Amino acid sequence: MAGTILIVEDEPAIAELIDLTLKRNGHQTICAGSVEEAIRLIDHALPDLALIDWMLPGASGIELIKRLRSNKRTQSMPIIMLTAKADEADKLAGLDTGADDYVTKPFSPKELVARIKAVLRRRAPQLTDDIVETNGLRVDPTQHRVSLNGETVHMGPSEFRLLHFFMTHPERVHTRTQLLDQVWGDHVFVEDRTVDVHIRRLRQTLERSGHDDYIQTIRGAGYRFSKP
Amino acid sequence: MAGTILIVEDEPAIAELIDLTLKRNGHQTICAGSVEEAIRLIDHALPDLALIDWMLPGASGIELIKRLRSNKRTQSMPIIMLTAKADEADKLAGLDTGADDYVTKPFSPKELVARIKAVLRRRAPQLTDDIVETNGLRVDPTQHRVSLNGETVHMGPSEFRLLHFFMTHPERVHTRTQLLDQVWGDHVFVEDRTVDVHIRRLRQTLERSGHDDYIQTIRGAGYRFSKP
DNA sequence: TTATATTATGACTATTTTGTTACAGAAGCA
DNA sequence: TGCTTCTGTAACAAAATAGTCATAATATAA
Repeated sequence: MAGTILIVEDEPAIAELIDLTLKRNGHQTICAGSVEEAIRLIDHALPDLALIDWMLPGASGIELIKRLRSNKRTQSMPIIMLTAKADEADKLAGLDTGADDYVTKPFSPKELVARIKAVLRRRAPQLTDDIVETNGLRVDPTQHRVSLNGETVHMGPSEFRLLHFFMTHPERVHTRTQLLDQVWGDHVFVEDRTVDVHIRRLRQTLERSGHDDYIQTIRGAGYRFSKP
Repeated sequence: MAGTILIVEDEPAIAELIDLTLKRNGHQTICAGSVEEAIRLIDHALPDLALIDWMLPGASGIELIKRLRSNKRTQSMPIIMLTAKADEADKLAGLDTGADDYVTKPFSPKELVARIKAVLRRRAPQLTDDIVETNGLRVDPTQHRVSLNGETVHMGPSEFRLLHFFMTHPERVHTRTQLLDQVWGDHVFVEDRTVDVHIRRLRQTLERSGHDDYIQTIRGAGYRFSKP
């Protein structure tokens, strides 16, 4: 399980506990002690998920979530709320505001990790380490390895990410711009047409086993990964 | 859910809030600070929906709506009023004038989005991503795929949009000009007769499953999608 | 039924979109 | 550093699609 996680928590002890837990589970972490710091960090680099404490000095966690949700760049960032209150009303308010899940303090590291995993699986399946397989075409994110009917093939990092994204989001059209955002990442400025070239390279690699026609051109719209 | 939305609001803070909210929901936006600017923008490119503030400097929002409703090109544009007053009388006046719905300030982004969605679903269903199916003929905008009794068929982008429009607006006659406006887009300069050709191509594609006679010629008027 | 208006159809060309290749610079690696 | 691999871009080729026209077919009204 990869992914950079932003921890927004003002109590250092708790922040550190979470930090250690996540690092042990293979995540990168960034820590912020306040909403302002969080915003600054996010502005600098978009994390793959944010863990936000409900009670924060100054603007509350809810405020932060609202703010993130109203900005295009951060609108789809997976968010988990941390709350000391087991109160149903608060929980609902949090989910209503746009959090993907919440964790009630005190929580076990195990629970936290499980919830993060669940949210990532739902919101950003390409960030999980799950092996994806479709009809002999197999992608193993952990080993960074692709195999066609058992035979390992090599491809460049971009092609790998592209294929992985396709396989974790099959059966729907992705415009070139969407692909750039999702696969190349936030903040990158490359030509739309570059996607075509990587599609070409990916197809070329998949040709050997005939999987190349899983990657379909939808004229005027983009590309789709789907059974031929 | 796609669609371009025009925001007519003189207070920059509110305008920006709305702008962000809509963008995060996948809409394109155009902003106008006054009625005059709004008219200019609309003249340039017809939005799919207009959000109009009740209180505007100079001519009021109501004036703008009246004006839009009395112009053939803009008369069917979905309109949502923004009003600070929860006053029933004003609300009724707004609806009476021709707004499709109204939102009272202060409003939550969630509410705004929900109302926009509702209005679009009612007034411009082809802008939603809902799957449409009629008797084995199925159009899935997300997948960008058409199937006849389960079997995927191919068609060009124009035919796809045409079919999608027909299926989201069945049982009524559309003139060639209306089809050009709705399917090809506002401001395009093509012959009316071009529609015939695309109708022909679409019918040809649907022939295989006999769905072609869902597309009916109404002599002297236009075309209609309806059960044979 | 005939004349007329309207639509259907097929063919053709222009335009748009995508595929493919080559290449130069960047980045990683030993 | 020198080598290899990878990337993005540009240029050209190929393919798909769009729009128009000419002509045939069809419906409608007189």
